[in-house]
Amino acid sequence: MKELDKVYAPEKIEKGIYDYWTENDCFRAVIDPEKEPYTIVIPPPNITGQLHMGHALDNALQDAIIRRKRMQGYSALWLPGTDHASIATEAKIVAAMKEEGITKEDIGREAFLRRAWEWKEKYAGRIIEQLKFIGCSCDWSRLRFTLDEGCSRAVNTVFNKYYNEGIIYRGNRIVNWCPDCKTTISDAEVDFEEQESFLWHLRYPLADSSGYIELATTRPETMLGDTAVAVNPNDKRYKNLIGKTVILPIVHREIPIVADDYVDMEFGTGAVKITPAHDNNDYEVGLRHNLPTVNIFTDEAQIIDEYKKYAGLDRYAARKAIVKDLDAEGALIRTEPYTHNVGCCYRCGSSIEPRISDQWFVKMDSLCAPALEAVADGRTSFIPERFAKVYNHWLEELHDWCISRQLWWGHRIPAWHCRDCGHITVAENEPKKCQKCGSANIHQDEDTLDTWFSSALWPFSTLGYPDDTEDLRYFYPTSTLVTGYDIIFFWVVRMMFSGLKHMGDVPFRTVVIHGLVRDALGRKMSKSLGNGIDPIEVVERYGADALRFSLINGISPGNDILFRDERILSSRNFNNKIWNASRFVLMNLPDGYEFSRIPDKLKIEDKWLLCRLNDVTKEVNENFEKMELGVVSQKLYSFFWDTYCDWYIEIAKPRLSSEELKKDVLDILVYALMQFLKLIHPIIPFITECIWQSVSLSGRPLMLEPYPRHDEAFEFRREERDFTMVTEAITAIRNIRSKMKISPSVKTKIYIKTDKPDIFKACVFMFSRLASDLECAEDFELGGQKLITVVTDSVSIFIPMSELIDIEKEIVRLEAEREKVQSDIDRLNTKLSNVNFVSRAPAEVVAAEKEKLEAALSKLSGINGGISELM
RNA sequence: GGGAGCAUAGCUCAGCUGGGAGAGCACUUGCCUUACAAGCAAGGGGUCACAGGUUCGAGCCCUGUUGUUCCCACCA
Repeated sequence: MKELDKVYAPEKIEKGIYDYWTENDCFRAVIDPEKEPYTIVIPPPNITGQLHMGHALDNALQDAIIRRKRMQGYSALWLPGTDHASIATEAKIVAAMKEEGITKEDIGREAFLRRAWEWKEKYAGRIIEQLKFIGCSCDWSRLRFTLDEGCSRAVNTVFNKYYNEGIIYRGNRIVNWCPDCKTTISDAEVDFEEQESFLWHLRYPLADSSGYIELATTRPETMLGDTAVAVNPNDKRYKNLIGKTVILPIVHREIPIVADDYVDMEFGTGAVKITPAHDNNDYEVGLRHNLPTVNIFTDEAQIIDEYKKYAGLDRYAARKAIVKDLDAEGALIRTEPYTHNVGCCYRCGSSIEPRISDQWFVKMDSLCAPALEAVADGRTSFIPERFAKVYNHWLEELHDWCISRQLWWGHRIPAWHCRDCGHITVAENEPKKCQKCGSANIHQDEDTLDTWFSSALWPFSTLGYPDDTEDLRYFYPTSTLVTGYDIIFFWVVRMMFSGLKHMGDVPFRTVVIHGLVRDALGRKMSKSLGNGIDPIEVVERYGADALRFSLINGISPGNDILFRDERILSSRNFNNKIWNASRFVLMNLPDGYEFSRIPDKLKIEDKWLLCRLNDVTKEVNENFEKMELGVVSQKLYSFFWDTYCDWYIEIAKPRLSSEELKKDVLDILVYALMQFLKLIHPIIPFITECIWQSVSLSGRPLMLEPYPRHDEAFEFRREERDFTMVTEAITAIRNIRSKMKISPSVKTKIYIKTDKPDIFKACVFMFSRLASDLECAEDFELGGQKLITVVTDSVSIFIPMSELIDIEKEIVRLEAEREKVQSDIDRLNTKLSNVNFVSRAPAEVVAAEKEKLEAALSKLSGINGGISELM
């Protein structure tokens, strides 16, 4: 038996424990037809950096879930991996190269990708180490990466399948363009940010010189690309202008005035300049009215060479210059301050420049409906349920998904362009020649795929898809996905329609949504605010168990949590408590002690403990199933600290000093400790495993022990209630002693008037610190003594304290007490004499109220007795 | 403009299918007691945002109001 160090030092035990699990091959999931599978695929962390608090929460939850399932005997697979995170990683590498003074164009695609893979080796490795550091029980033999060979094959297969079905198509359309990342991004990747700017009111002259039309814009520079002015068809002010033309200032191009419902008559002047090439809404208007598109920007959002005067100016410089020229031409009426939302790149923050270009798209209509149905009919459910609304909302609104990115780090699009005939050949593997003209003069599309295209396949690409592997057949569909609400529309939605489309079944049965980890002030942790708390530092200081417990204890599904110091301290203190209580039990064990079974003869306090332990076991299991891990940890916390330590261990001490009584009480202490360690192991795996190795002689790891279940044999309901009378009596005595300022060293005689004296007689030793002598009976002749009286729901307690009592004060105290009890009695009487209550409330509620009344009545008579003794 | 969450002790939050409110931290008092002062014992502290309604009974269900946070949409 290994002894526990006197001081709980998590940093000394955790590494060794993780190695112990690895050496014993505890993490590997084995396909076993006899067992039921339970699968979780990790939301693969990006390789852009290191583990943050959000990951710590996400993975602490997954680990707790999978550890319990493993202990319950499932073939439990937690499949780990990392995400190449195309745009985010590429941006990081480009930034790092900038430090060296080089650009990706300088070194070329191939050399860039070599760098990227080096980056991946370094950062993916670090993330994995950090997952191990916090105790994650992933099956590392199945580790995957979104850009590994298998996942890439899955991507190509899916791309081809979509393409052949016409779901993937190439189109020339308006897309979100980030001029800094120099790539398109999807709608989901655009963040809107409120910015203070101006509204410029302009005046475009009518071509027939009959006047002007006035309009307002936030982007005057785009006027170079205007191809119309639009008004609302119902707008009386402009009715006679529809169909006329205006002369665009500066460029002096003649453009039409069109009527379109999109225009809001109330806003501005009710007339809008239309720039189909640089605005999403204008693009739609342009389509409806067959307007030409005029591009004015380069890739970097600088004015193109055609506009000599402005060529090479970026959008903001061009804006200044053009406003000045508009003013000079008399086209600028006025400028007013204006606050509006601007679409920004979610990665680099630059303003998005909508632009028209050739891109690849996924047509969403046929994919959305099955994904909506799967949640509507319950094949996949959300916890908490309300997040299904977020999910539905997204699927109902989805536009076609632009999947091509002008980046190098990612899955290159499996399409080859023919230089001779222009045909595009889409294939899973590189073709030798053009499918159409047979020319060998072909080259692969330069673009890569949106990073979410591969993540969408994660639940099955990681299990072997497109091959029909054993893993895929056994572990798919996965059981549970655990992720934050901020990622439902990026990822959950896409995995759902992909799984349904390519596997014919949902990717997971349950989606567990958790909140965000915020700082102590409730702010989102972010690099720019510098308010992030590094989970690794927390582990180094307080241990992984303390980190995990503080992330789980008391949280409720879907709600954000504030990470504050007191949280982590309270968790660390709890672990310390477990450590010391275990140490206490261990130091009492005789050499060679081994737990075999619970003693046959149980004392009342033993049954009380076992009954409560059994209750907790039930509650823990129920709440685990509901994914209420915050409740699980709270129940275990209070069982261990209040019930096991503060009551049972204290009560056990006298028995431990008796050679005769020691064996039985030790068995109970050890049994309850072992059950507790098993119950809480999924949440705090290191400390529990460490203690287990000292308590258990089985030689097996705790993490593979069977998880405790509720057991009818421990339903000691009567003893549980009876013993509660004793603990209540003890608390009442301590309370009055404290109130009366009786020194802890003073012991007194105590009388307990109870209708169950035998129970108290069996518990006399528990009063030894308080009582010099304890008498228990159904009634007493106390004639003439000066007594302090205390009553509980079930007993009256009398303490003779002649020299300490101020009789007058004591009578006042008791009378106040009596008043309180009397008002309870009145309330209960009113309730119980209410015919409606008695007839309509459930029988057990009525019975409970009657019991309360009885307790109150007995209290009252106790108080009256006490008062009359003093008179 | 649409949707969602939250509002409970000084602070941060739990609170189940409706049956007289809990935790952690903080606070007060007393304790080095057979592990643990990172501890033990006892205690104080709440008009459950507001107004209606349903019900024998509402922190919980319904309607509305206020405050607050977030998501979506993106009217130039």
